[in-house]
Amino acid sequence: MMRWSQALLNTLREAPQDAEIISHKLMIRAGMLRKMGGGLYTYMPLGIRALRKVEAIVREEMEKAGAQETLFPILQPAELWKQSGRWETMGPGMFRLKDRKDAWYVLAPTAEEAFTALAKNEISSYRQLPCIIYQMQDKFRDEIRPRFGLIRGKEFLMKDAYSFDADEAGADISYRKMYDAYVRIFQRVGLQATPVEADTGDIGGNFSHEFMVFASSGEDGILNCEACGYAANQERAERVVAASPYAVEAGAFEMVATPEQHACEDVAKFLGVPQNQVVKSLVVLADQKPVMVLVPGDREVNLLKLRRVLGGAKIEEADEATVLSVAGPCGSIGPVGVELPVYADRALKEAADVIVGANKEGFHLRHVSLARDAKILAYEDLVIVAEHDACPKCGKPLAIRRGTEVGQCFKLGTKYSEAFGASYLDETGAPRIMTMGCYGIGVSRTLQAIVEQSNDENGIIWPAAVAPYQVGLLVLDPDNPDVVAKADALAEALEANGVDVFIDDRSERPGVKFKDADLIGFPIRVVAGAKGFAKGGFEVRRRTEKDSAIVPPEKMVETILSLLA
RNA sequence: CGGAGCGUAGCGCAGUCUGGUAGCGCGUUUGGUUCGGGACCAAAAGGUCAAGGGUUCAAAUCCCUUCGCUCCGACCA
Repeated sequence: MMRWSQALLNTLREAPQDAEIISHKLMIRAGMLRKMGGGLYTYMPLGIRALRKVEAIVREEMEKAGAQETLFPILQPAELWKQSGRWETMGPGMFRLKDRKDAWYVLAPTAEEAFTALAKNEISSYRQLPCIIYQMQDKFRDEIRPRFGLIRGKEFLMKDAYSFDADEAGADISYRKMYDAYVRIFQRVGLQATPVEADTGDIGGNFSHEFMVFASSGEDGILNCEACGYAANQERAERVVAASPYAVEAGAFEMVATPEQHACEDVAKFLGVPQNQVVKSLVVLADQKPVMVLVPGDREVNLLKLRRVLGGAKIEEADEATVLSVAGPCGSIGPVGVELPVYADRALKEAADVIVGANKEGFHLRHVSLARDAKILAYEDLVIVAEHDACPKCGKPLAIRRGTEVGQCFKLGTKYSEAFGASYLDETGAPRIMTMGCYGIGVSRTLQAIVEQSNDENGIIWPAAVAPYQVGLLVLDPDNPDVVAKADALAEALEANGVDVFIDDRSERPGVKFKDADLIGFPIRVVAGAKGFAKGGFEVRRRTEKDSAIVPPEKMVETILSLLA
């Protein structure tokens, strides 16, 4: 129970100018968050209560899934990160600092290294597997652009779990357990989160789901098929290629002058053909070696897909010298007559009568048949999937939606366990490397995502499970001893039944209290006022409803409990 | 990292072009009238005008530097 007259709580009529999205504005206006600096926020008493409730649900589901809680240092020795190689590969996104002896440390942005190093020391027998451990801890990332309050901060609360299994089959079971726990967690906190297939990114590994919350303010693109439910991150999404728009044969190719025309769009316009008639050729470095990629001129290359096709090779943009060595000094490269491996998008299979760069400044080749005139190593899915492309599962058109990632599951394989020598002895006494998985939930981000998804023009609408207080009790006549006595008695009774009550006992006019209660978003509003008591009791209203019901005092506990159930 | 914009009271802003005693609304304090969807009247507190340097008789205002914040971009022959 808390009384507003004693609470550190200031609501704002206007949102600070730097708040862009609705959830950020509301969290500030409702007095839950205050900004300390870019990407750094202070939780006010109301805000931390809501965060703790989300945390509690995450913990409960982790424990139910058999995961055990631990807590690692945030400040970690650089050696740990050098061992996995991420001291180098993490780049400037990781905070690094030195102690007085000039030894380097990092502020952990994630914790695969720390958990794997621990598992190496603590787990030595197959009898100890499987093992899932987790922690609830602040993480630090030097974001390029912190944004949207808790959505993308430099410091944020994350639940990170790591599974250790004897083999791939065991890892699959652990993955499934965590995946199922995530579904329950997001359900319980009142968030609609959709699991989508995702790329595994820098963290490594080979299989992954992201839990996305659809929101117009989302920073990620998700391709979604309404017909069959397929959903995938834009980086990962695949498509099926419908009937080829290309001719199947062509006469001999010829060189055509295209002065000053470099971009596919310009070349197509210049020659008066559709943009997809021009083939986009791109040279990149895969593990330092040049490779050419071909896609239709109206599409963009998905380098992550290329990476997968090339077995996980490190893909980099080609430097100028490499491009020169392929095509000489020119602005129109193409696959005809080059000596390097060429990969083409599936849409280009059998494509003929297309236009490609001539490897000669100011010229392109037309009437090219890729099969006849170029040496294509393989046709693979290599483009970034766009809206209206065909769903890989059912062929219906895909829609693109914005989303925010609140959780992710990865199968890590043995990437970290090998680096750290995390092995165990199997039944026969033979040493074997553990198979890992890792599972993260952005807890603070989840909190704000809930607000982003659940609000109206008057303020936040907290799901009861995570509301800072479940009941806002407005005492409209704080000078009337009878009203105050009834309100106090109700608050006591509710608290005794496990309901969190926030009493607005300020000497404010009723309108102010109504506005503030809506803004803060108590799931249930109870009004204690002389007017209501004259009609027979308290006035009870759900945040989502318009009208209140009069409920006599002796029925109140029962009524509230049933509303919360 | 590149581009743009902003920094004046706790919050939202005006004043800057054209240099001359620091302003408004909300919030806060006090008194009064009010009292069921952000009341009204009166009085008051609250500012190194982001910081440093320069020009000037005089700088929030002009010039230089630094810092902070926000937005946009990160893209291909």
